[in-house]
Amino acid sequence: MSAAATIRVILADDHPVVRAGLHALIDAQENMTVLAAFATAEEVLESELDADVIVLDLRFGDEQLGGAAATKQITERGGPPVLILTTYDTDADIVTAMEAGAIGYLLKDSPTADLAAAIEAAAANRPALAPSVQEQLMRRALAGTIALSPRELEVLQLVAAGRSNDEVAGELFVSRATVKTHLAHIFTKLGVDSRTAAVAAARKDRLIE
Amino acid sequence: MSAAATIRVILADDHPVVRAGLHALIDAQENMTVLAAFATAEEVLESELDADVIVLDLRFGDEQLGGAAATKQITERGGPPVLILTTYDTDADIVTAMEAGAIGYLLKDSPTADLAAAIEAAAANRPALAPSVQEQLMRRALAGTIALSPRELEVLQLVAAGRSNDEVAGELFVSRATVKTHLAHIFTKLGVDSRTAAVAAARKDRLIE
DNA sequence: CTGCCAGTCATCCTTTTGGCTGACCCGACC
DNA sequence: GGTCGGGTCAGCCAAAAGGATGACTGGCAG
Repeated sequence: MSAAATIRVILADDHPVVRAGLHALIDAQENMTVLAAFATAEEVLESELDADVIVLDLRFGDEQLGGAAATKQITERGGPPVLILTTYDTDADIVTAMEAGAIGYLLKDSPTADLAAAIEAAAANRPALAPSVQEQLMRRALAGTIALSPRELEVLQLVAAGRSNDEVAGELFVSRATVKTHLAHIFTKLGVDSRTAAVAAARKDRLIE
Repeated sequence: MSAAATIRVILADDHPVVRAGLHALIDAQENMTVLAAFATAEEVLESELDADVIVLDLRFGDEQLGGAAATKQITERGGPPVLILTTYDTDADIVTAMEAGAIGYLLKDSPTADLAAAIEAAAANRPALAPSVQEQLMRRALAGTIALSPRELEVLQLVAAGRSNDEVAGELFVSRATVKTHLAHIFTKLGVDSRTAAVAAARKDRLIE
């Protein structure tokens, strides 16, 4: 692979401070250059620039196209590898980013060196995960997959939003019996015995929020 | 006020990306210069530099001196005005920053112009609050202080941690009847009718977490 | 002094939740 | 074809939570 060539980067982040910081840090690298720095994911999709890697925030303002959705479109149209750079390391975020086809997942509090290394790796189509994210994936893989099923996660998120069993049932178009069954499974999986405890545990384990 | 003079800034943020971004943005301003950019609040306290304004993150890594504590020490020893720059706009964060004596409170997703204006204002010892923070203070002041009593907050935090009424009663050394009374008051104040909904509402209104 | 409010506690009653058990459908996997 | 797991549903019972009401204390403002 062309290790000596200059890596052309497109980045998008809705925080001006972060955008400027990334721009400055990448410019400071010998072998990298910033083609463009956008404030929204849409602009990345619209741009016809040919980059080696796209660095994308996961969460833009409400009503805005999310980083995951943008990643999906980029990879589907055969675009360059996408490196997600975000503040949060929740399970849900990581999973959605991975499912969307991101090659890497980095946290904004990463040291400069890690950032540069991750961009380099992503540009070469090699996975680049933040240490804490790797740790979390390991925990999930080793510690017997404390993962909830998609449906259970859906239920738990509504419960966390304060909905009652009946309300959850209505919103998911199932009977209250089903909701209770899901919750019972969630309880055993998380080792708790009440909805509030389940929400607290899931939040602690970064399964939701 | 010396409007024409160059404003000397010290900044501290544990995120390398944000640090670089602030540095770049401030350097781009005609009338500002960065004296130093630190990764911890301690370094700011130890530095003997004479700045016109200190831009400080509120939350540094665990085990680290927080921005609020640092602000308190700086103002107590008659240091320059402190402008807090952070990601979170929770009630608790804003209040602690204000109590510590910060002259301004800005969010990291502020546009560049707001950031520059805030630094200028803070350097001149004028308050500089982010629009969303102002809004929140207004809401609190006008909308009749939706604040819970200290005891109620204590109860709600335990509930949010997944405790049952009995467990809360045990941990607070009161009867379960008292816990239920507190919860009933919390429910009416927040306009909800279940513990999970109360937790969700409180989190949304930034009363807890 | 009086009233108000936070905090404490109790009792009674209704609703919600959680535990248990059993069942059906369907798609994936062996 | 059999099995297994996810998702769906039901009924029953016990426990927890929630609603309503009333009452006592101590501090603090008017």
